[in-house]
Amino acid sequence: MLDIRLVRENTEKVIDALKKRSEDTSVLDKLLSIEGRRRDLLKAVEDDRQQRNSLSQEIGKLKKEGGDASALLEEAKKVSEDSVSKEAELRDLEILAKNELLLIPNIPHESVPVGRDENDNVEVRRWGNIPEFSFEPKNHWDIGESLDILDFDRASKIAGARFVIYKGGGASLERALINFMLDLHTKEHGYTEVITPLLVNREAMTGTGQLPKFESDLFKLEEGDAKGFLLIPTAEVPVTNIHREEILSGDELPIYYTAYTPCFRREAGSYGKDTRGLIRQHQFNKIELVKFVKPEGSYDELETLTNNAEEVLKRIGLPFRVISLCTGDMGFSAAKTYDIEVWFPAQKKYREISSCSNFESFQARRADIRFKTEGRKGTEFVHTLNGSGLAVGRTFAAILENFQQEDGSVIIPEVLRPYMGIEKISKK
RNA sequence: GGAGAGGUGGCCGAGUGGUCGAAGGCAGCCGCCUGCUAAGCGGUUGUGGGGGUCAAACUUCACCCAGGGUUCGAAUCCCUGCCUCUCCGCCA
Repeated sequence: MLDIRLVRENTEKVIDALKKRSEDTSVLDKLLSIEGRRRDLLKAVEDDRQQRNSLSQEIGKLKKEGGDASALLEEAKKVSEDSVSKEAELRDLEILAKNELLLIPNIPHESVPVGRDENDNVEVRRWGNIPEFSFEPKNHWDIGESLDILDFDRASKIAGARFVIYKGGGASLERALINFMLDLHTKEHGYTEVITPLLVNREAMTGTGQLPKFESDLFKLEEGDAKGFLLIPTAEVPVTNIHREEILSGDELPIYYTAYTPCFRREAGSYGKDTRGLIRQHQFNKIELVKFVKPEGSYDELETLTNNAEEVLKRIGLPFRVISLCTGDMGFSAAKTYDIEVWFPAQKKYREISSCSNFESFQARRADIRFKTEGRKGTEFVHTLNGSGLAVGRTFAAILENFQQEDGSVIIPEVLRPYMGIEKISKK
């Protein structure tokens, strides 16, 4: 959510931002007209209230002294009654203004490349050598099925399309990845591990920006007692909301959290895409990194957060590149986003494995997360950042493809061996 | 699932219709005093919005879990919801 004052006083900047995102600017006209009326009415209502308050005070005083207050009572009643409709209208306008404001995306940072879609994203750096194979590299789902460590068919019997069963060495590898990533982030990168609810309420989803605009991406529970719960599409939601409606003290910051959670996504509208394999599942595991920081250093924090995510790939030994998303391709709440893309040999291209963003105060304003600096009056909104560190399923897939051998086996990357106790997954 | 209790400022806690943004205590801050420590004394300390100002001062409105209602006036009365706690039952 943007600051309504910014929208009011710096409208051009907001229009510019919307245009860069290829978004319709008409929402803004609507918002501003509502906001204008809201402010006029606020003044009127407050004047009424002031008058009423002072009359009431006199009535109180008079009654205490045993005087006759009936004339004042009459007057006060009139003021009150006259104000009723204004108060109601004001309430409506406040809700309307808030609703409109919630639909406006964040303003991109000045360093973000301007562009229409993913073709205008800018590659920032690459790491690692793309592996060469003396044979035609296979897709990870073929590898996984032939090693009997992934089972898509039976999963679809249990749940449906876009679900998977990890089995044997597959389950072990998935678990190893989770533990390796968590250990790296907690022991070396300074994050505190949290385990959070996977079902959350609407307020939490609104706080991070999934609602109200992206309801169709989410799984919801709608029956009986469960009514109102939504399944998290990312740990960003519960973790960022840990400090919702809190005023942190300045010296608590920065706060770094990491969390392992399953994530649930409807993937409505992506029917043709990635129908096979682990890339696009309704349920997948992810390690998330979340930061709460002071505004001054938040872009440095984005760099280190991104580096922290890259480090996972470096240690495993998977080639990747980092791209800076352009204005048209960035998510709704983000001010700047780096995507990390890992190499998939069978598809011969880089695919997203992490997305690291600075939301500046956009989420903090929605979720009301502030901090107070000792000796300074008032409070400020924190800046929130998050990124995947990493998507576990996609990392799993990348390992199968990049470390596959001609005989169909898969070499386990060295850093994962202590977690698994084996060096290789082979056919039985 | 059954029975009860309760949600007030950073914390504890008083307040049941009227100068209450809220007593008192603790903690914090400023000052005084005390040759250290501790104690003592005086003052001060919430958040958000509007107006105002270069900025401040100042001013006004709202906020005692949330949302409605009654009333000239609500922390205080009524309704609904949410949450917490205790006991019993059930349960990984």
